[in-house]
Amino acid sequence: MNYKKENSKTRTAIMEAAGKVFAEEGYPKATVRDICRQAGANIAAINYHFGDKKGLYLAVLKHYQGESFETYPPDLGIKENEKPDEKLRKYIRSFLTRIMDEGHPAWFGRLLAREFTDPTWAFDILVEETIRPHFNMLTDIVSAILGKSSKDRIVRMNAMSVIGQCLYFHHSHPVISRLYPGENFGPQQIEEITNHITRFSLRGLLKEKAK
Amino acid sequence: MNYKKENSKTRTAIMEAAGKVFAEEGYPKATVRDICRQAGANIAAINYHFGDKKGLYLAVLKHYQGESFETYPPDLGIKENEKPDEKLRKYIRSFLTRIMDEGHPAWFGRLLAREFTDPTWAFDILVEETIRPHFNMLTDIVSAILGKSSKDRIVRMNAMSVIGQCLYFHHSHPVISRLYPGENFGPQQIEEITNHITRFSLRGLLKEKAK
Amino acid sequence: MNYKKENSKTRTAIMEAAGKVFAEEGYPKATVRDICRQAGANIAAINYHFGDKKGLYLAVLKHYQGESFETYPPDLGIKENEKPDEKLRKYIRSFLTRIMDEGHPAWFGRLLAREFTDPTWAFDILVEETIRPHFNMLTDIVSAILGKSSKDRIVRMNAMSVIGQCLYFHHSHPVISRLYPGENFGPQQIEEITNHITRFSLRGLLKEKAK
Amino acid sequence: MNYKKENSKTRTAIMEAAGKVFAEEGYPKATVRDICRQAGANIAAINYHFGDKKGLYLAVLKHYQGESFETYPPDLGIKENEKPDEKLRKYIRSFLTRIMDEGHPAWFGRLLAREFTDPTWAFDILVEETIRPHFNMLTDIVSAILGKSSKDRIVRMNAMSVIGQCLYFHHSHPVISRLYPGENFGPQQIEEITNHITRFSLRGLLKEKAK
DNA sequence: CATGAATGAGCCTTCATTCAT
DNA sequence: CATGAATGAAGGCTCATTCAT
Repeated sequence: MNYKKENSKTRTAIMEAAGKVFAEEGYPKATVRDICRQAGANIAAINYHFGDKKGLYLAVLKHYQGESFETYPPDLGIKENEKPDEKLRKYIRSFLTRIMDEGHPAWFGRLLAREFTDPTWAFDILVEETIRPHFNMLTDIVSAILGKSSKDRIVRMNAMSVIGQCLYFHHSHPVISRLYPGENFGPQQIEEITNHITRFSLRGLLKEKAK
Repeated sequence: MNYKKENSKTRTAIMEAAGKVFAEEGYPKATVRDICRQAGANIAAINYHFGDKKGLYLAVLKHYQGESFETYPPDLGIKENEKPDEKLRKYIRSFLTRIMDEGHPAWFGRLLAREFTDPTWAFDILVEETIRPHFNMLTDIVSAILGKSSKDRIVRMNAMSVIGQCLYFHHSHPVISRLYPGENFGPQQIEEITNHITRFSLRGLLKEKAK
Repeated sequence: MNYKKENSKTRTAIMEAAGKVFAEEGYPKATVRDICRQAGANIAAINYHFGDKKGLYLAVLKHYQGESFETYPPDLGIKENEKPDEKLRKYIRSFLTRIMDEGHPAWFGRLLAREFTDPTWAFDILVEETIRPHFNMLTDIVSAILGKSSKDRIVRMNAMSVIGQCLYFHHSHPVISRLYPGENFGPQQIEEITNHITRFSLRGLLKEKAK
Repeated sequence: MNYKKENSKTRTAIMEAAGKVFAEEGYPKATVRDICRQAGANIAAINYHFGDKKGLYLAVLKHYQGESFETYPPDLGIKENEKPDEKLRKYIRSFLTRIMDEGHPAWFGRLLAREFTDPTWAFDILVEETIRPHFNMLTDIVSAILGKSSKDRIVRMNAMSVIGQCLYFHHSHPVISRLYPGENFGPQQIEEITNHITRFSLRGLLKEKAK
């Protein structure tokens, strides 16, 4: 199923619109009509370029997966001989940026977050091609800090504690804006949140090691 | 528009079925047909008893909100003069149980978790009537541990770090089962996870206090 | 999949319209929109009463299969102790009437004829429930005339020669009306055609026997 | 609207593919996309070479009509001074071969057979240019056997009895394979079927004459 | 209280066709 | 001659909702 060249104006417009709509509405609620309207394209274009709604979703995933990876590399600035502590900080910052940044293609984070609570048929692909490599990178860092094998169950749980915090600062957006109308953990606060999570986690991890 | 006839067998059956379906599928994906079929009721009964799908969702929320509160009180076993550390442990266990327990009415936790990433029009109600009191209770505990005012920004962030971990161990279910097919952080491991999160968080919190 | 009671006005109207349209256009070309319009019903009614287009086709088949059987019994007037020759004549008349009669539910014949050249998924059902019993009845008659077992290959071929003629006088309608504009082998000529086919076939059969 | 560029590779490929697809699926169900894909051609090529789907069908008909005539001449081997009986046998064999043979361009027979039960707008053309000459040839033979004018109504009916048998052995393929799974009146049995129909028909015809 | 029946809006998809290059 | 791109119409289906009894 090789759906045509990729140098079409309509095709690009559809993918961009689709990305936003999928992230905002979720795959099931998103409608191809809406996407095409926003892209200024005819409905049938979706069949021509992507086969069907599924194909479009897949194309969006594949494309922005890569782009997201390039824009926010999980090892951004991480040097091989760097201290694990600093590695962790950089990882967290990269992760937070990826999921909280606005603009293009930041909605990829939202889309991914949604797949966690409401997995679609595409979830397996996401796990293999995006989530697994990122998670492995984190477990390696945690493994170095704890001084235990990255296959150790305890390493996984600590890694999850780190990721859980990061994701929550994204997820909690709607609830925070209601609980504390003045407060704002928006994209601008990324640096602050990075510091908090890093400190919070390093203590938990180090102590665990010491135990 | 006051649908108060609460002494109907059909009504009860519908609410029970609706709870399960809404939690499993989410509000948008859930269909009234499915709910009625599972409840053994006629479709029109929803109109009669609840007005429409929205009314049904609201009724389910209002009803099980209270029931969930009773079944999993956030202060379960917490005594006034207990140490903050122990309070935190109990809070975490209660929280985890509420969102990971199976059976009735545990799906309320799942429903709530879903509203975090995919808020519907009912989210405001949930925030005010369920989330806020729970969150306040946690900030009080954290406030005591850190020795800072519960209105302090730093307290909020630490509280979020705690909740974030809890929620993630629930959300990550689908991804964990794919990343590590043998592994299982399911409902049965609640005690183990409680211990992990409590230890991890206490260290972070204590050190923060010491700083 | 028990689709509701059968005492609905709309349901009846749809089935009647569907029968005509399916026979005229064939299953693939027939549209549910067209059927509903002719029946004065809403499109969604088809989902309510029959599930989908397939279910409707099946319902039409099942219903009119029986009705056709009752209106045109293949053994109409055939008595047990009658001569095979006379049995054959009556069978042929019944067969011709069934597929050439106009009005309700004569289009069932057209529908059946269409399935021969363009079988749909429903063909297996038709073969088992309608075609096989009719064909068996004919092979029994032919078997008696030829004095051979009804399982004999030669019996089958002769039976097919009889049926082939009958069906063709129906199929050839469009071609006849073009080749010989004045001519007409329409429903009114059923008796004449019955006589022709019966005589033509009896000779072929008897001689075969004598051989 | 005269599309005469017949010296194109694409054009030839499309016509060949179209023939197969039209015969297999029928005109309405066949899609130009499918045809073009099988021909390895671009969709727009159909517009260029044939105007539209209708024009393509027409072109296919016109072209293979002639080719079919050459490959399976209805008077194959028939000599002028031959006995009518032998003429009939040869005609039947030729007819059967044309509609039951596999390979190229045998599907023209299938296409023709389909037009009988499901005439399209092209049926008039087929009647005039293909069916009429064939049918006239048969009525001449029958006329000779019966010793009556070929304009006689009785001649026509007998001719139809012959053709009806032939067509049915083709049409009945799907039903036979279901009624008698082991049995097979397929293309390989052409000779056997020829003999059967010829004998069966000659008896009917001769007796008719004698009457 | 409850139900069978009916409805209109909207969904995804597919088709033949045409445009611009 | 040929092609990639785009289009409008239509098809089957599903949904929440409402009516009449």
